[in-house]
Amino acid sequence: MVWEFGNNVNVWGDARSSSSAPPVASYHHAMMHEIHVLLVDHESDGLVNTVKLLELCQYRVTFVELASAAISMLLSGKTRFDVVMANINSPDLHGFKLLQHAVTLGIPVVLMSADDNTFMAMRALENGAFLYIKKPATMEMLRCLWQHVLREKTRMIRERDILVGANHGHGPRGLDVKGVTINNRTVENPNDIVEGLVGMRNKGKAKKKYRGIRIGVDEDEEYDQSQDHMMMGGDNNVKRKMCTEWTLELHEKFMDAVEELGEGRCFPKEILEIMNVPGLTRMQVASHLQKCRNDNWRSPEERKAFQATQNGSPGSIGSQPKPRRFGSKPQLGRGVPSQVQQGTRGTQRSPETRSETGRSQGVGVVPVMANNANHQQYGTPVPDPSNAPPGSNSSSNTKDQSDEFFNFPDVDSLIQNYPGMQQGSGMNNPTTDPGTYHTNRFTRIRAKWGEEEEELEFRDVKL
DNA sequence: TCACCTATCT
DNA sequence: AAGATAGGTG
Repeated sequence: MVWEFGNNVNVWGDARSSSSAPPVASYHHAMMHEIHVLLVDHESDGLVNTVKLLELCQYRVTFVELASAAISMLLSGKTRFDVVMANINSPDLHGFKLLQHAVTLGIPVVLMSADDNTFMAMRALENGAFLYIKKPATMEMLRCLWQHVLREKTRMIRERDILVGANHGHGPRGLDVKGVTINNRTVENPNDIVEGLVGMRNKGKAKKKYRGIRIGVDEDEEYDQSQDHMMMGGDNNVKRKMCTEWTLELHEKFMDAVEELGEGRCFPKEILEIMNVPGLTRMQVASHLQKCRNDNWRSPEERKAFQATQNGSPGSIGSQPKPRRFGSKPQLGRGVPSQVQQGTRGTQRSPETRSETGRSQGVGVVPVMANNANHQQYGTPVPDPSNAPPGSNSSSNTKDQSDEFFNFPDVDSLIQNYPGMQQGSGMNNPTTDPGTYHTNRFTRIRAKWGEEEEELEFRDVKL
């Protein structure tokens, strides 16, 4: 049996409806209400009273009778708890097991018992409880429960910082809880445990990297955000920049993946898979891929060295985006260790391993207008059929191979002669721009034939 | 809906 | 300036 208390209480309600409510008090209430207490007790003695006191303190309370039930709730990860208050003498004898799980999850635990057992208290503290009390809990104790929650979280953050080390030069940032900076130190998501290569400042989206602390929590959304929410007192005026530092090491991993995939098959998702770096996201890989393709990325070491020598702005590095083919490889350019050269790696990933889920397009298909390089959005294609991902074989799209396509009079002259024909980009609006325009995956021709409009798609065209 | 891409933002 | 994000596209 699980009882929920205070779930639907809108702590802002009164304060907001009556304009006279002081904001400071409102914040206090909000802060308290964000703290979710898991109360575990099989003895009904004084239980109601404890619940009432907790509610008086504006905490959100969930109550279960047995420690085993509490463990299940914690491990399910469906609900976030900020603190556990448990009777150590649970009939299922799982009191210490509960303590263990809560500690692993980084949740502060108050253990209680009907009697004042010093030995038990010592064992509890040795096993990570922050308090052992004789029931019933007093108002004084409950009132300062939030401090223990906050302290525990701060401690976790400190440990995280030690793990991570320096903060990548982004400068110190304090945690602003409604204007209160805690300890004047960098506070970010306490669960932002960074593994290995990635120096992360996270947003609520990162996943696997939290496993060390968040056991049994599968998805991050609800959990992370609410956790943050509590820490921030529900305030979103805390500005945290989330950045992944692309260390040389990480970049090398990236480039290894790029090499493995080969020209025309470098897609963020694939690269991410091959890199296999916990916590790294596809978007981050995509962003880095863009930088590298444009030759706009330099390793931290190189940047530092440059700043040291040039004493100031490095000027313009890299190059402007230029036409390239879909899935193109970034350069193995400056600042990038070139021990990995093209073709030297044995493991070539089969094109068939590429995920086709939800992608019906001829990915990797070279956009081609025959003999007319100006019409190629992605530059000179690599006419290597073995490089072509699935779906790009010439028989994969019977529609495009229709008579209509092959009997089309003279595509080139059509383009050149049609007054509205112009080189466009993928951003052009295909519904309003007559002429040629180029999308990510293929080149289209849109022309007006009198009042009629025809659109042809050219796919799977080999040079 | 997902993934890719470019442009833009911070 | 690096890296995140927005928005268009298939």
